[in-house]
Amino acid sequence: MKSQNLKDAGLKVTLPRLKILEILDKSPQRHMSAEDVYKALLDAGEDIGLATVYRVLTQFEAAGLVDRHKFEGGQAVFELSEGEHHDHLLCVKCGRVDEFVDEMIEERQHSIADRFGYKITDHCLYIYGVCPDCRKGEQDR
Amino acid sequence: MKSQNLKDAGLKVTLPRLKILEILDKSPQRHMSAEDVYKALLDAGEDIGLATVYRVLTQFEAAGLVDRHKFEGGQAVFELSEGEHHDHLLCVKCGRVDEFVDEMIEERQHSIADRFGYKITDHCLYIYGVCPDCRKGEQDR
DNA sequence: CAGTAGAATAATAATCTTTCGCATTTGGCG
DNA sequence: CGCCAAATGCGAAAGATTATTATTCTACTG
Ligand SMILES: [Mn+2]
Ligand SMILES: [Mn+2]
Ligand SMILES: [Zn+2]
Ligand SMILES: [Zn+2]
Repeated sequence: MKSQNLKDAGLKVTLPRLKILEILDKSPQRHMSAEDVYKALLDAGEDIGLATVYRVLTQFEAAGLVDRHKFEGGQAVFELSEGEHHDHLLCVKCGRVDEFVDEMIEERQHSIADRFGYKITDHCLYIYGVCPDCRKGEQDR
Repeated sequence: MKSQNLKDAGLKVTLPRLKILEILDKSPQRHMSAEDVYKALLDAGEDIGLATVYRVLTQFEAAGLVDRHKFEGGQAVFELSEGEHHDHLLCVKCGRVDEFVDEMIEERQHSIADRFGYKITDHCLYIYGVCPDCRKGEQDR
């Protein structure tokens, strides 16, 4: 269970860490900001400070338990790491997030890096648009 | 010349706007943060406030004169718009930036958006890595 | 199961980037 | 030249995240 995940990651098992992991796992939204997690904790009656949420999420990221993304709009968002890399489609109207993997794009990125002589460490592709639901409620142009 | 660019964009021709446009055009670095622009103005002996730099850059962006990017590291960076969209390769060691366009990737993005039913408004692809110069000075593994 | 050293937390202050508010100045036009 | 809306300068404010430090908790030990 969760305490084992923490131990495996070399992290002490503390209440805040367990609760934050649980929020990330059980929340209907897969991508959450630190603030989102903090509010969810408050709703759950837990008394954990926002600074702790940030600290723990950063530790989780370093331990490979979560991934951090910087979508548009000030706040970073976090999601439980699934091991597999993926990219994101984001609705600019409602904030919906969809995930995808495209092997062709991944390959092309490597060939571009090769061409320029870079050794890739990371990459991110964000596609912004209007999701199908939000397109319904507007006069298409 | 530059004052015409401003007029064409529907912006009043003011000293700060002219100077900022000039910095963006003449600076050796194509991608500059607001702070970079501000410092360059100070070096050039101009007395223009940082708030004005931010305001002007935001107006330029709205007018289509510059593009704003959010690379890693807190600050947004700006570059003179060339009309053509392009993506970026970024060195995590020295901050070098390279630009590229890949039609295949652009196409795939559209087909992904279609598959999910999104209408694309924008997108960005950042490839982070170690540039050829920075790779020389380290034991490759 | 109590005792303890070291790690983690809470609360708050600090930092960093960007935006706001408002008094003052300036550019475009008659 | 002189007016007025628009633009600027400056300082304050906002929003997100990190740092500081005293206190509490976890993982051992005997
Ligand atoms: Mn995701
Ligand atoms: Mn560029
Ligand atoms: Zn939507
Ligand atoms: Zn480099």
